[in-house]
This record gives sequence, structure tokens and C-alpha cells, in this order.
Amino acid sequence: MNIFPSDPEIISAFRSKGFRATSQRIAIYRNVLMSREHPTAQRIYENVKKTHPTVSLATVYKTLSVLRELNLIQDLSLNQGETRFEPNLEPHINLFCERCGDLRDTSEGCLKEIIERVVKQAKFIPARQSFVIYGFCEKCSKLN
Amino acid sequence: MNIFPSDPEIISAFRSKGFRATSQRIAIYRNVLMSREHPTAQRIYENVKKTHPTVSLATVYKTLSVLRELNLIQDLSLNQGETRFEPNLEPHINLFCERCGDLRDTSEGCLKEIIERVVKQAKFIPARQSFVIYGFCEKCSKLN
DNA sequence: TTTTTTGCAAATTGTTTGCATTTCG
DNA sequence: CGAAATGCAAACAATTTGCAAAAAA
Repeated sequence: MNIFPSDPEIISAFRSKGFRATSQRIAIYRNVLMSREHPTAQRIYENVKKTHPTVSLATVYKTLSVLRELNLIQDLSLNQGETRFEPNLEPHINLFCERCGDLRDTSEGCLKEIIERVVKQAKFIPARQSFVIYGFCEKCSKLN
Repeated sequence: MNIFPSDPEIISAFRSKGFRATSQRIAIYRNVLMSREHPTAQRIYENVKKTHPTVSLATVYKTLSVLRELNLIQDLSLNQGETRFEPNLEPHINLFCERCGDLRDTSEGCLKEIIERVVKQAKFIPARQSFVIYGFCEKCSKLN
């Protein structure tokens, strides 16, 4: 399910809607794609800086906004002020550990049907969704 | 399902964990309970000010934090910087209209089972969850 | 009367904006 | 070359904090 797009594919994704494919943008998108940790903007900034030392946090935010507009990523606002970014737009459940901050995807087959049923009944036009379970991950629940 | 607690019940809820039951706190909790709109902190502040003209936004935030600690409410961080508060802690789906801001609860029977299955498999200890579908409500989807 | 809470203002955090300079196409 | 994006710094918005005065138990 996660076959990473090649550079040319990323470049045409940007250009398809009139955005330029700068090396910063490619690096930022690639970083969100490859990190399974659902990074924050700050974290993406730190990671990208390793290869693009002059990149600014403002560019990271602007690029994340472009990627959202292109429907390539979505953001998850977790209670606690943390915003995390993920490239997985399919209905799925995220498990968020409130102790260590780990945020993990789970695959869950029947969410799609539930969503369809609910929006149909409410005559709601869905664009995307987020399902987060807060608690403690296996590791952290063993401590203490 | 939504039988509102009486004042004495609210008062003992606060006192049960050593918090004082001030009139501001009661008014704030009552406001979250009665608003079906899932208000923001700012909105709660405006509402409560009608009966408690001297209340401050800081007190609203502090009280919301106490209520969360008492497990009487939870907050929903919607992408977009908006934080909304709701007293419904049961697993359910929220429909958020990105045009008018309407946020509505839906009842959905089988969420509980899905959550149980997922957390069991991941050995995750769940505390609470949020499931939000973003899109356009019936009214707004008809405009334009 | 003791301890907690309030309400004000200042501080903090995450994010956005304006603009001159640089880069892409 | 011309339009769009970068990177800096300043601006913003939502939330939190510190503390003297007020209220609850």
C-alpha cells in the first residue's frame, strides 16, 4: 500500500495544479511520506534541514499547506496542541500514546462502510476523516 | 441519554476530587452540557458572561481543564486551529461542516466493538477517542 | 481562617504573513 | 525574462501562567 512515488511523479503532482516543484517541496513531501512517525511541522523542519540547511520553518508550513491542497497529506490535530501530518488519506484508525507521543496507523476494514452509512443518513458530503484513539501504547502501559 | 445533572450532582462531581464548586465552574459546565453546538472556549466565555459578567477567559480555560480531568468533557481539536468541547464521551462520530462550522454528533452502534478489536490487537490501553468526518453539511452542500 | 479560585495582564507556543531576494520554468 | 517560491522577521491567535485580591469550605 505504501509504494513511494518517484521524483518525477512527485514533480508532476506539484505541476499538475500549477505549483512549482522546488527541491524544498520535494524534500518536505518525501519526508512526510517516509516518516512513519507522523511528524510535526517542527520535526519535518529539523529533518529536512539535514539536506537543505537553509530551509525555513515558514517554507515547511507553506509547503504542507500546498500538499494539503493537492490532497497528498492531511493533518491530525491532537488535543494538546500537537499537529501531526500523514500521507494516509484512507479511512483508518490512529492510536496516539499520550505518554510517549507515538502515533500509529492501524488498518481497519469496515470503517469505509460505516462512514458511507452515516454520511448518507445525514446527507453529508464527506471530504476526509480522522479517527484517533487516545491512551497508552503497549510499551508505556507496562511502565509504572 | 442526555438527562442533565442537577446542581447538587454537579457540585458533588467537583468536590469528589477535591475541587471547589464555584458558581463560575457550575455555569461553565452547565453551558457545555446544554449547548448542542460543541462550543469553543471563546463561545463558552461569551455565553457565561451573560450571567457572570466578570468571568474571565482564563477561568474558562482553567475550568475546562478541571472538567477534562474529572472526565466530564473532552475536547475535539479540529484541523483549522479550532478546539471544541463536548460532554459526550461515548464512542460516536462527529460531522464537521467546513463551510458553516456546524459540528454534529451521530450515534453509531458498532464503533465500540471496532475500538475493542483494534486496541486488543495492538495491546493499547484506550482512554478516549475522537472520530470526525470533515465535509459539507446538507444545508451547505446545497448552496453554490 | 485557611486554602483554593478568580481575574487581570503578561508570557508562551504554534502558525501565518509581508516583503525583498532568489529560483524555476 | 517573468512569475512564483524562499527565508527572514514581524504579526497573530489560542492557550497558559503568575500573582494579588476574593471566595469557598
